[in-house]
Amino acid sequence: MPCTSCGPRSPRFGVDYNSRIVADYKPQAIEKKWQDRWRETRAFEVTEDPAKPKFYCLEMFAYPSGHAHVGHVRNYMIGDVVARMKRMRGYNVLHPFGWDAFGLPAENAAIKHGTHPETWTLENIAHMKGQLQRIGISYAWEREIATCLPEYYKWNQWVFLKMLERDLAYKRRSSVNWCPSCHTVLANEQVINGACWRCGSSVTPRELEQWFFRITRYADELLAAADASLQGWPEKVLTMQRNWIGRSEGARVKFDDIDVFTTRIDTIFGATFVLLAPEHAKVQAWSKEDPARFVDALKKFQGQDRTARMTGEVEKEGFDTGRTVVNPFTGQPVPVWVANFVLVEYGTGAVMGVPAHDQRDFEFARKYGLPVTVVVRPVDGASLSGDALEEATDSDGLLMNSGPYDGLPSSRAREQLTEVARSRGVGEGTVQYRLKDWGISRQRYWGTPIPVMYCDRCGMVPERYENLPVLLPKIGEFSGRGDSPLGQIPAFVNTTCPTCGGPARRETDTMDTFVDSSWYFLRFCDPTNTDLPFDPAKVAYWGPVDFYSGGVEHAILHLIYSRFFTRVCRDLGMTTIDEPFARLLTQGMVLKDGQVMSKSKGNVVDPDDMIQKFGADALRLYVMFVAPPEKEIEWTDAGLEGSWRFLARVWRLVDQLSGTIGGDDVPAPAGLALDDAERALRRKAHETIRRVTLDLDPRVHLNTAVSALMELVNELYAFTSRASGGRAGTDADAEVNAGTIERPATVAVLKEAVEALVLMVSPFAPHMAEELWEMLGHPGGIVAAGWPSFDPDVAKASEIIVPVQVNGKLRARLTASADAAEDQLREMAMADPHVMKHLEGRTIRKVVVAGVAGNRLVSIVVS
RNA sequence: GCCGGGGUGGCGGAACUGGCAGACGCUCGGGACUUAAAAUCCCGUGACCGUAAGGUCGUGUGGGUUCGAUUCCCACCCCCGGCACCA
Repeated sequence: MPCTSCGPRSPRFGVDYNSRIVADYKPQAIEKKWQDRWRETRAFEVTEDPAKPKFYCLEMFAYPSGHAHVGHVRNYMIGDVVARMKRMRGYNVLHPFGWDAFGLPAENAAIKHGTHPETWTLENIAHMKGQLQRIGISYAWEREIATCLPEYYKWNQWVFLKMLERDLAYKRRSSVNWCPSCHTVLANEQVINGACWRCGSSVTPRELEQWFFRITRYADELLAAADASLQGWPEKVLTMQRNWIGRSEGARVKFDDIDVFTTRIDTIFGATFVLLAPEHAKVQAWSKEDPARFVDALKKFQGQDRTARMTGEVEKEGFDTGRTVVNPFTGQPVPVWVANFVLVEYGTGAVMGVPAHDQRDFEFARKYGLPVTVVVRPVDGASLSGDALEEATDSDGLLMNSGPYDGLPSSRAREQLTEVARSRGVGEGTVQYRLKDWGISRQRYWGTPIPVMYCDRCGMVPERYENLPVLLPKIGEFSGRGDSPLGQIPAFVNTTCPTCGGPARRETDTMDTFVDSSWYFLRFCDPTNTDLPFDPAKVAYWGPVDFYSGGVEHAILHLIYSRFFTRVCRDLGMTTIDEPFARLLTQGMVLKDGQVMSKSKGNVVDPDDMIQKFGADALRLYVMFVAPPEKEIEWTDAGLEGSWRFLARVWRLVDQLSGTIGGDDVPAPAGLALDDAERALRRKAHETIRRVTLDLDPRVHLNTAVSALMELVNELYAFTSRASGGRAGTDADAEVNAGTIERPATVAVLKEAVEALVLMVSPFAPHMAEELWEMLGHPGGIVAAGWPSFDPDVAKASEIIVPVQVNGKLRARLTASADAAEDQLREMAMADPHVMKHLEGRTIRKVVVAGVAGNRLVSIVVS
């Protein structure tokens, strides 16, 4: 039967793939057709429309590394299902994409292959953009941004200057994490177990003048909001952020002129020594006065690998400084030691040693014979003797050996002792964070120039706003040697001071690329603005991002920086939102042969190869179906083929029925008299709409949504087979079978179910769905058709299966009316022969009819 | 050590608020169609006993609550992820 919209049917001919003959579902041609149409009609372009609810759907933008593999594109597929579904549900959907285009690999490629980082980057972008278009991701490409372009990084510089004005950006000399292989400084967030996050080299400390962003000013707020307003985030990510911010409440206490930080001031009567970090200022000073005692001992610690010291692999060691200080609570002098395990960068770089109640202090005291005093006893245990201690007891309890505070519970004691310390002027309550300010200086070329200069007369001078952007100069050669490539370009370095007109030298460091990605989602709201980073009104319309998805590896880097930047923008008066991402989904990786895909392992799956064989729709469907989006998946070709099979099944079904149900004169099934089979199919269709709708929104259970669609297709095959008195879907018989379906009610029910199916499949397999929708005689397209709705009454079953348990074991299944009364069910259960068998000779103790209408159960207890 | 998430067939995974465990798919097996194969369509596929009807066991382990537990509680084992001499 000819298709009503495209004329006579194309003859069936085989497409050879993997030496098989494919009947008539030919994804390649269809996909090309629709991708061209989407591009030509700018189908996914949007503008602010106050009349419609907005939905901002975003996937983490991509580093243009070259070729995207299936693991990379899974994320975009997930976002695309959400975006397409939301569009159909009537939302004004912003779904943009761009490129995190600055960064080290471009520079390394330039060094290795002699190309320019810009050339390398732009070529990669072009290729990857093509890949994404071939997958059919519905991006608003007019909004595409690349962070390496001056139109973008100008605004990094602009925000930097604003932050400078507000003392949120500052420069200081400090010991930083230096990666000897990448020739640059790393932020704390970029150091994993003492190694570079990118290349894995062991990081070494270095003293450098560095630019920092004062993220610590927002530590409290970032932490509080993680608890209060990020319900749409995975617990895993919130935990990681909480750990990273690392708030601990405690007190600073003066042991004479040494300030210690402690969270356990309740144990201060047991503080029998004080420990200083080797880098502590006091130790440095004493070392100068008394080299004999200090220098050799300190040298030993300096020689210890920083990585090993940080991970605790090095044995706890120390030495006596020969000095004593007075414990302000006991009034007793205690010795001051230097210890290699005390960190200068945390707290005050000095701690009180309480060996009875801290495992490290305990080990240290044992090793050097320092006294141990127990000052906390368990609430319900006998008091402990100091001599018999096998290990430190670090839990709370009741105070002992603590003078007037004996018997106080630890928590009360902490409050009281802190207050006493404050009133006596020997301490105060304080909060410490693990989070440190964000070091953003990088001694590399391919990044945003930091827009300041140094004038001999005026000192550090910010570049004027009207002179932005400070352009990144072109460099011809990349040697990879030298600390700061920009420093070797006199034309860049030498400039004029905007304040005094005298000679000045530009800052030659560039910004960490995480600056670029900390606000790009705001730029997408207004990507071509030449006056501001973005128009506040546009961000007010689109923000925050409603659905954000990306890899969990960004849980503390990008995702904490973005939260910080959003607050900075808020405090600059540019937006009113606090949190950038309302809902976060961290998608799982795609493994092949049990391992993460990587070029070096040779186990990458190129989406283009799969598209060539099975089409983009099958690829998308497979990746969505095989596991929940958060879980990692193991790639199998057989699974992809299964998804292809499902699409081909849908194709044949619609193709064969299009002549029967494609006409304009088919009535809606609502008012028609239906037979049992028709009613059952209609129920299945409505139930499927209900399930799929809820699985996609608000849940994002894409895999179970696909399962539900598969069930509906199975049901449709069984139905058409019965309705036509033969077998539908069989190639040879298809047209005949479809042609025999004539009963109007049957046609009406089929039309409703098949159309809903095509619409619901469309977020997963958009090309095929558009083609089928057109084939069914709807020239307006899927989005215009909208998401199908369901009638809860139709979705509800009229007859239900009621399981009957006897002593907890399933003994029978009753078929009953959905609204059967309890008594009725009880009687039916007792009358069932299988049940009666198990009741014989027993006494009935109890009969429970459980559940609500539509989901009942009878439970009988006998003895 | 602390924190978070998990443990369900041969495999990937379902199971909404305590109510039929194993949906859907993969794999494998059988049948229909075909001269034949492929494709397609249909059926079966947790283990054990049984010709069958049916029965017993079964969601990491051991207990508990309940008419009823993959789901709740207690104890433990294992796996994955994060943080980690942070005082």
